[in-house]
Amino acid sequence: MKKEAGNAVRGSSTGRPIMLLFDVLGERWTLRILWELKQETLNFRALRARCDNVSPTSLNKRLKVLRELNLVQHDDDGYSLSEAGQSLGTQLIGLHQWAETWATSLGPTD
Amino acid sequence: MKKEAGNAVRGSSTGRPIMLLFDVLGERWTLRILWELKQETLNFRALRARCDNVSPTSLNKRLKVLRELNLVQHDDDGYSLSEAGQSLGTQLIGLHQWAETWATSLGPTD
DNA sequence: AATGATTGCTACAAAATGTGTAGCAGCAAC
DNA sequence: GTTGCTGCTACACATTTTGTAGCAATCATT
Repeated sequence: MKKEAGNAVRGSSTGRPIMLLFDVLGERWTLRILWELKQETLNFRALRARCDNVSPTSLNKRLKVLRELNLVQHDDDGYSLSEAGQSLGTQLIGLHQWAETWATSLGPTD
Repeated sequence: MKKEAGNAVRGSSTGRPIMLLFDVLGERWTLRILWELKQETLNFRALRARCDNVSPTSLNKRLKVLRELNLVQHDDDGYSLSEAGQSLGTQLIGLHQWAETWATSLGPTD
């Protein structure tokens, strides 16, 4: 079944948007892909390289979902975040800041 | 290898906190578990029920990681978010709000 | 002390998902 | 027509996730 708002998702039959989001973000590489595309537009191979050479199979699967959800778009310049994708990307900044503070509080390991 | 700040993670050898976070959140059920525990303290079985009866195997694996990272703690009342876990939970509110707006903009499917 | 109920959790086999390498088809430039 | 780049697929292998069953520990009741 295609992932879209209102549909049941893995682990939730209510169709609540947050569950759809958790479903998508909970798949490997999705967060990373959004993160890298937030920095800049990249073509398939460049994006792969940025994502530690994720297998093209996985990358393509993720991109397909993200495009269906209109979070990512593909044009001549390569893959980039849509308007919605960018606003989600903004949320990731919060996660990034949180992670930095968190790491400090855990104490540096080096 | 144990997940902790400074260690290399799946798909990133830099040890950047955000990559560790993406690694953890990108595992199935992690976001959902944090979300449910953000609402209230729950024991193992109750948490399982909240997470659409995720398999105990998976739940336990996730809880183990989250406890190692000091995001979740376990006491007589059950599982709950640590202080750090709560501040991460706050970030999830942003995701929730984003998701609600997003769903509206996609247009209701019913 | 025996019973029963509830707890956190493990075992294990099957199913689903992810990986890594190779390479193909389309297109543009030369 | 050959070279070089693109997005992407094939496929076999590895890892992860799932679902069911049930066990050992703890506790309250008898």
